[in-house]
Amino acid sequence: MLDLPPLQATARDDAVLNVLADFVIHEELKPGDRLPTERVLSERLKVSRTTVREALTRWEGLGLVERRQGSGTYLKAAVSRDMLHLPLTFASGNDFESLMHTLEIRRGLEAEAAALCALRAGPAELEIIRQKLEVMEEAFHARAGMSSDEDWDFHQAIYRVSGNPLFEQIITAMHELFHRFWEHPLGVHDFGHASFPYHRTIYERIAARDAEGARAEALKLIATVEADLRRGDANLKRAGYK
Amino acid sequence: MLDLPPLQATARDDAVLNVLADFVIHEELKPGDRLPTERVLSERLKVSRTTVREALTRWEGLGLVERRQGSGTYLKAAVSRDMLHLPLTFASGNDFESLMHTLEIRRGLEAEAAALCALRAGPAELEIIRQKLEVMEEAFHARAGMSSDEDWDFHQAIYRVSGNPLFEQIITAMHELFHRFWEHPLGVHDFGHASFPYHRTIYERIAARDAEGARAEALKLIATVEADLRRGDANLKRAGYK
DNA sequence: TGCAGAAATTGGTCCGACCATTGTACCATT
DNA sequence: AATGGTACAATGGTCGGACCAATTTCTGCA
Repeated sequence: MLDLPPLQATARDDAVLNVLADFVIHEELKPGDRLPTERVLSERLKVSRTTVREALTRWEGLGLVERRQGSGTYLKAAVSRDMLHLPLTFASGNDFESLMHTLEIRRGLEAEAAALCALRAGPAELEIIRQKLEVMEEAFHARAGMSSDEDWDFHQAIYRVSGNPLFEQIITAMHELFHRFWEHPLGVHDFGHASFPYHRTIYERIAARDAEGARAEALKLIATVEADLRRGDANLKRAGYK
Repeated sequence: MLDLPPLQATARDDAVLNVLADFVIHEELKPGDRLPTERVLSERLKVSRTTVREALTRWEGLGLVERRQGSGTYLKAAVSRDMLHLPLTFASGNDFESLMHTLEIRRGLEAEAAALCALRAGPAELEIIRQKLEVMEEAFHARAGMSSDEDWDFHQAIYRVSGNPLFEQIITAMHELFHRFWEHPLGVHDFGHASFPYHRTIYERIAARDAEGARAEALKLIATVEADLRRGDANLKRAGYK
């Protein structure tokens, strides 16, 4: 029994996107560049502007492109010929429970990224991480508290060095999605204070090529964040905000 | 400094989707149900059919809806008022390296899900997992090899019992995306044979409420899968297919 | 030279029409 | 009665042209 393809009769949208992807690659367009106007695309591809717009709407929904009225359509992410799309949509992210759920996902990914990092980091990569760590520690002592930006830089360095781009993509996407919460989640301003020492222990385990040790330290770090959040949530509830 | 919303002057698309979401919720439409035709929506909402179509194209891109020409538009997933969209798109998933990358993501998530499962599984949930395990083991002995379906059922049960719906959503989405590979990846037909015993050990750790033990066993399981894949890839390369 | 207003450009919306596919009711053949 | 074909209506897909709204660019005056 051969698995015959669905054979969609009309698939102009996809055709348009394929041609457009080829164009972007051929022209070596990078994020931020402007791509041809809808009217030009319509004329060149011999399809109606409606069809072009439907196709661009798809790309816009995937975050590949940004449309600015009166200005043009701009590339927002790198485009390649073999792109896989994984649209995730989940319900109600405005409550404490959802925040915990995303944190659990992050814990799994963070631990794995740290472990892989310990296996794959070369001297140069290790140096980058160490630098980010020191910048973060300096900021911590200067302000007597965790700094989100420097903290985030440190973690991103780990994702990058892990050798698997998916970690950075997924966690960054989640981070942006919950930006409002991660800023001052639940009103806890010294948020992440308890997590401070584990940044250095993670680095040390990575430097020692100890994958399981790095994984364990990463788990401890997220555990402290989780504890902080639970404390903040409890405070809110006690204050009668819920 | 208040973070004022972008406030796009023209955002009829979103407005349409909000109203449509309310409609779906109010009418209690479930996946598989058919929703009003584009022409009806256009008339009821007092917007052009073009706008309705752009809105539905967005939902289609998110996998919330499926459009069948000549038939209608059908709901494909649950819709709620507070939906968060996390569209991920990554390049080139047709090679061995990408398969490894997704497997690393899965390892992190699988381990975390198993650990949470050990903490949260009640007697009823534990019984469900045990049942899936036995079905899988039976299928294994009957066919003298791993069965993808029963194996998948077992893992899905763990995701569900973890109490965090994100695990099932993310891993299922990845599973569907890489369907062709997970079936007979790289032509290895006794794929996953080595992973068999770890299913039971994972269950035992969960039953014993041993979160870290469950995490460790899950890591071992994925490690065997990874080893199998590496072996298959090496075979392919030796055979000159690459 | 500098700047305000006009004009062109571009994405957003609307309308009406027609095409392609699907589902259904009806009819003829067996 | 069952089967298969056919016409018709419903529905999503595409088209062309028009106008609106935001932005950019050009122009001419001070």
